[in-house]
Amino acid sequence: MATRKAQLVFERPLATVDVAIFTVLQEQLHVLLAQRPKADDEPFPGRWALPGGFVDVAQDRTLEDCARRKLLAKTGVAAPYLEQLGSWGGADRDPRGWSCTHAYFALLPADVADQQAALAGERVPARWVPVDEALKLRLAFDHRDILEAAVARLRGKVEYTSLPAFLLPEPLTLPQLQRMYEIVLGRELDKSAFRRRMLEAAFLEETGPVPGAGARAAQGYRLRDRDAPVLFPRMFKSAEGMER
Amino acid sequence: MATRKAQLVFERPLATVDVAIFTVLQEQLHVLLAQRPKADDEPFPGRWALPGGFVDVAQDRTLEDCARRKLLAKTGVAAPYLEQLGSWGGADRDPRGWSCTHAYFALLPADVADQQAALAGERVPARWVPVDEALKLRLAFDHRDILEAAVARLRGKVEYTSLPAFLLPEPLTLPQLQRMYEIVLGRELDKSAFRRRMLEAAFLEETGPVPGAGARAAQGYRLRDRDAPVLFPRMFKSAEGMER
DNA sequence: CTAATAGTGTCTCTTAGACATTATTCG
DNA sequence: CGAATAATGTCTAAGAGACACTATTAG
Repeated sequence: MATRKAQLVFERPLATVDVAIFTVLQEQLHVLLAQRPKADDEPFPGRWALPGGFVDVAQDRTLEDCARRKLLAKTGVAAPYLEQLGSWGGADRDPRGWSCTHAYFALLPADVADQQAALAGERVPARWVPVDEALKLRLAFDHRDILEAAVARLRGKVEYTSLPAFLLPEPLTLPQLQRMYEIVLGRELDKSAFRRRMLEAAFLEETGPVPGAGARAAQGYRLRDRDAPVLFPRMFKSAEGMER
Repeated sequence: MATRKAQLVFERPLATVDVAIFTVLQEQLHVLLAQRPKADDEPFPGRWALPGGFVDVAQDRTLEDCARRKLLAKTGVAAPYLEQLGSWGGADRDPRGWSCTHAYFALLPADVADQQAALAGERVPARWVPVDEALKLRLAFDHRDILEAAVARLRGKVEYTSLPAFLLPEPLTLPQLQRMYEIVLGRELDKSAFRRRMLEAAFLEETGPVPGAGARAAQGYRLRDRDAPVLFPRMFKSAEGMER
């Protein structure tokens, strides 16, 4: 198995990156989908898919660079929360041949998600779709599997991390943050226990009062670390058997 | 960005799979390393590396198939615990060009790890190395990063899953299992709390008594599910800020 | 003042850790 | 029997959920 030989002998699979980009709009978790081109020589023409595309060896230094490039192109957002989800590779997932995709997932605050509207109609049609709907669509490639994995990972991690904070613009308030948790988890949480947990985790810094929706203004907070979530020592309630 | 064009325009990166294979020998966590061939046209000749190699498009149906194939070749074990770790891709990690590796991690009981001795000397030299030592070596490629990530993932998950059960042959006993936890975590655990936790998680089935090392025989157990670990609702002790 | 939302206090119940105690087997 | 290991019981303290209560502001 000499390597020079290997380089010649082994056919190289196609390499792509796909990103599941989430945000919360109208009290619902949404994912960004892009429509595949309709040309006949394209795989899955006209179908909806996760935004993504080929790794550009000439342009991307690393896989993560590639993911950030695609994210910027689709959403106009430069530095959202981005984490690797996994890779899917096989002979059957792309009609053009053996391919590997490197899947990422990203979280965006709703306000910058709106900026995406400005980019809409530029090149490829893209739209925000509620995840329940998206999972019912016949997505291109194996993107349904990937989206399922992304949603499972998100829901799982929300049980014991501060991830939902990345779904909000700063300054954020605790009532807003609790709402994000509830939307992603699909169940209500106790206010007192929630606040205790967030404040004890000490990942928030007070800014000023924020005159939110209600009568009384809420305390505003900023994240101490915009790059990584905090991990809590326990899960909410009893969530045994859930995905992580 | 027509796709047919893309297939022609974009150079395809190299695609490999690497596996961090762990076992516990002599009360220490070990990882299997393989020595790179010494030919001059090879990258990192003679260096130690995680076992792995090129994806074989002709032979492997999926990435996981590829990982299992490499595992079987190196260890003779067909169905150990195997999970995807992540992918590392970039222009600089392999001197032969832009490459992506799909990293997996596997857990083996010590008894089957011994079978590996039988395979030793066959083709490529391979040996079990304590992880602390392995992390001090100058490994090939970016395998040090990958190994660090694998160890962090293992240590992190051991805090709240039944993963260490995959490091033991069946039937296993609770004292043995506790030892596995302690070795991976590097700290001692309380016996009573440990047993309560394991038994309440209900992932074990009683077999018969096992006349272990000590005076009194211990109850033997078998895993209800050999494919996936169980998740506990909390971490051991306070392990805030640890990797997951 | 009242309605609405933000934020706090207190009680209870679960449960993990600590550690003492009992059980079983070998020599 | 006693040494060694396996297994259980009990106490305590921390912490989460439940829920009632107080605080602040708009109209």
